[in-house]
Amino acid sequence: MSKEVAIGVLSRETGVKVPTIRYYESVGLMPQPSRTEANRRHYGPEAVNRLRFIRHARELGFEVDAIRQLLDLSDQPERSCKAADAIARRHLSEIKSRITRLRALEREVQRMLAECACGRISDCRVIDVLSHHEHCLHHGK
Amino acid sequence: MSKEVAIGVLSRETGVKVPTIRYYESVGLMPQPSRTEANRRHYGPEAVNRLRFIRHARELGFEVDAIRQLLDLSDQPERSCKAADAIARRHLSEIKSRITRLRALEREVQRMLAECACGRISDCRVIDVLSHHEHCLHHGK
DNA sequence: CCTTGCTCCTCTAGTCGCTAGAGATTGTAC
DNA sequence: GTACAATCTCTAGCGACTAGAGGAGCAAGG
Repeated sequence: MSKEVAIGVLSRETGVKVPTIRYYESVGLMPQPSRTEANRRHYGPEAVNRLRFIRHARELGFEVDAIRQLLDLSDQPERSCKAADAIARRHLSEIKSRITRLRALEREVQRMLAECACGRISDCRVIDVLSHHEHCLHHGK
Repeated sequence: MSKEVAIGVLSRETGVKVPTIRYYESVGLMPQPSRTEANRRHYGPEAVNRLRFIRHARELGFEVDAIRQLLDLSDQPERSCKAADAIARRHLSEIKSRITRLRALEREVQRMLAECACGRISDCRVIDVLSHHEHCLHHGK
């Protein structure tokens, strides 16, 4: 009667490949799901959102550890708010930094395309844009 | 009389580790530099910008192959403008997509922080934000 | 001149985040 | 009841580094 689904269905619904889902389970991003009699995983509806979140966060370049932290924030709503705050703040500044640099790159690629339309890219400055210090927020790591 | 520098100096000036510079050389992102009599690499000033560019681009999540393409754009200014245009266009839409999703994440983390300041994160919706389809630009890959 | 110590060299192996494949089992559809 | 698809576990590979071994070069002090 439950609307639990097999791993293949979850995969199709989220765009995350089956082996990747198993991998996420093995590194603790996804919880160990219940199993059928024949030892097959099946998942409740909340797994879909969790998995989509993981996928987007990965595409945006967050590492598994950071994602685990973000997930923990929503898993344990009543937990120490200070820890959550610190984690969130760290991620926020990282996010802002990325947006800034992506926008610089966006502007320059756009400029390149404009000049390209005029038939030349002879003064291409892609390198310049992202190499200059102004754009560097220097977040260590 | 030249102001060529050793790999260690280049490393310090760019924040890219020595082994990583050698790795970039091995995969063709950095050109093979000239060597001293004792077989040590040394680099001209243009290497600094190129390396900084590579570093930023990598931090922003572009893969080595994409970076190579972008670098080729500026390396061969007189080459087929059509190819350049196509490559640039592809990267531009990828860049835009990332900015959009990062902004969605930024908004939500910011909202979380605001609520956190009020002493609760009980309705934390980090997962919701990045799992919903609206934010998904579905760029295949 | 020689030793101390740093940088550099090459090479191999390990890490992270997947991804692909082998080989066995189960479940479903004709 | 047999074919075929989906699942299982396990191992191995890949991309992009990163760390370490083992050796050579060079500059500075005694």
